[in-house]
Amino acid sequence: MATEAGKKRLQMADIARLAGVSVSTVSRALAGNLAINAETRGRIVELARSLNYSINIGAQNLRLQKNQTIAVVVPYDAKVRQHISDPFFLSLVGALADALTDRGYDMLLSRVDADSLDSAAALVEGGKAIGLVVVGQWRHHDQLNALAARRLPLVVWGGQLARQLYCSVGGDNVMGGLLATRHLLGLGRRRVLFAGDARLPEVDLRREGWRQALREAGIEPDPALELMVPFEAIGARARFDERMALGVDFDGLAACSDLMAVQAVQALRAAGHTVPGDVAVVGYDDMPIATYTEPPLTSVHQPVLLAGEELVEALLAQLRGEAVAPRTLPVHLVTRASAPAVAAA
Amino acid sequence: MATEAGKKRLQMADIARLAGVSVSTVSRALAGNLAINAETRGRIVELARSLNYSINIGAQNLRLQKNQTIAVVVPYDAKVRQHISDPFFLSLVGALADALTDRGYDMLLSRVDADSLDSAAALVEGGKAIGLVVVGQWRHHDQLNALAARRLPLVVWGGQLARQLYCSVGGDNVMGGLLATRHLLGLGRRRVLFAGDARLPEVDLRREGWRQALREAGIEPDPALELMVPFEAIGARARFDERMALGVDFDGLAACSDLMAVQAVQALRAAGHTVPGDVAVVGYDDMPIATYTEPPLTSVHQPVLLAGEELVEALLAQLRGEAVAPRTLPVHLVTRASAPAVAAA
DNA sequence: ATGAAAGCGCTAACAC
DNA sequence: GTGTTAGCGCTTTCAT
Repeated sequence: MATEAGKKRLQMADIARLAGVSVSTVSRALAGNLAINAETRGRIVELARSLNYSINIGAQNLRLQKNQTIAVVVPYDAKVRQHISDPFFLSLVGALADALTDRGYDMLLSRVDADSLDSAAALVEGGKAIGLVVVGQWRHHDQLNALAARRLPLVVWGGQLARQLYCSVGGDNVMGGLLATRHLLGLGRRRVLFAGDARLPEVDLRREGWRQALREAGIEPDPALELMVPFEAIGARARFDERMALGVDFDGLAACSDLMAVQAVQALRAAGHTVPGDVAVVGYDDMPIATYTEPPLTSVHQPVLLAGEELVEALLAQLRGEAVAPRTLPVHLVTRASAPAVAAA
Repeated sequence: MATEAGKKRLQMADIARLAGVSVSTVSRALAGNLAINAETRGRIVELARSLNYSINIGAQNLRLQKNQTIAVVVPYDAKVRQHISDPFFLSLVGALADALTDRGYDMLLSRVDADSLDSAAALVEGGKAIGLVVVGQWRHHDQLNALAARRLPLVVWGGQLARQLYCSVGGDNVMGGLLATRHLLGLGRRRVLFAGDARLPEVDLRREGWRQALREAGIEPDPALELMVPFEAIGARARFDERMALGVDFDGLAACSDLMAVQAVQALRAAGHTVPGDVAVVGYDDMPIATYTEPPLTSVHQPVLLAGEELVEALLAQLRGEAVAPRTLPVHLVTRASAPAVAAA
């Protein structure tokens, strides 16, 4: 258990001395440089291995002007630690770890205060990382634009907006809202509540989908059916309870996350309503949890693994100097009991 | 969206030239060295800020022999990507990110192939990180000992074992198994199935708790009631289905994760049994999901946030040269409908 | 109060 | 083939 500092770390000079050669020879041997005599090379490599020597990456990077570290930034609202609890973002971080590791990059994970998002820039400008993946655009469109204006290699998970200087990768939010609402309308529901915080671009786009679906069905969207619900569970439940207290004048509900949908179900039941009988509910993200709830949730599936890959690819392309357009990933609806495939008889 | 390389990054020499002073003055000014004339200092700092200059951390670290990066390693089984999906480990990673950020450390997140765990050592030996947090000990006790033998600053999330050279921090697994089983016995259940892969140390310890509880109640543990169930969902469900097919000769079930418990519930119902009527079920971890399932799960709560803090503190203590003993964190039982507080009448 | 110079651990011309 | 030398961008004696 003890781990005192002990003798200082081995370096190339030590290996060189022990092998009776110069540092440059060691450097070359370790790099597999063919100019070095195979015998010498083998001896050096073997020596280094047996001594458990490993090259100092910091020094190597400095010399080579190279760096294989990507910073993944989770904006963090000082009040609500939402990023840390929402399963979707946690999975996305996992997917990013996979995608980066697969490609031989290191991932620096950091939480940054959303209000000083540009402190993330220091990670790149200070040379810790060569590029930035921001997990969620939240309400920071302008700050993200500012980052992009500083010409940082940057990708953001989120929706595509007007006047956007940065590269975004996100699910097809309009389509998601559309699919959810269309499905509810197909079930014969006519008054569909949209739940989510529309100040967030992704939510705003989903609401746009909700509106489109309603208009397709000849229904004019009713602002009274837009409910501002936060992503975080406690707040969401409270918001739903308030709304239910005003009367349940809707028969369908489209939520912006699965957690939110679950809170809605519980609030509805607490108010004496049935799901999907009185109100059919659709969630968002289609996390594993959607399978386990009662009733299981119909939900808009977002491709998390693909998202990780696409974010990384977009960033790497920028690093290669390519221009990268924002990208929207397909979503689809997964039907379960909370809003079944066919209306109950 | 384009982000071509453009002009190379600003460095101290540039600031020095622009300010008409030497690099050393800039270095001192930026470090807030009081030896520098307040006026000059202010001017330099201001210039640097306005030019968006930030110091090259790599070079600084090299010179200062300093490093503030901790590597968090998620062992990864090439076949089953369990780490990436299990909510408990994802939350733990989140908690670690918080704890490290709070203390001013950077977190390098990497997935490493479980079979070559010691490749993680390269992260420290190569100077990328100064210490290692391994998320889960899995079946790698010996490899972890080998890492510790290399005198790497190292902390592992997991149980405390015999002949353990590394520092571990973990939940009280014996107590967890004990509480779960005792609760089931208190409900009048007599045949309690233990579900989990006992090759994993944590699971093995929980099973020990299961045995203890049974013996307390004067019941001899029946090996036929130990079921080898993997953590990953699909495999778990299959394993439960197989077992149910052999007959449900038990009235209580203690699972090693909430996901596992949910799979058990579904398998039981598919086989025509009720929960908690025929079989009362207890989960493990008490993740948010436990609240949302039907029935909500009684579960052994593990303190995730505290876990993150303790892991980090243990590692930092090692880095300060202190000897650090393994640590076991308290767990407690949270009672919900899957194994209610009182037996149904 | 400021500058010159050496060096952190490594690599890559350029010599021989 | 291998050694010598000059940096990568920074900090810090040691002078002045």
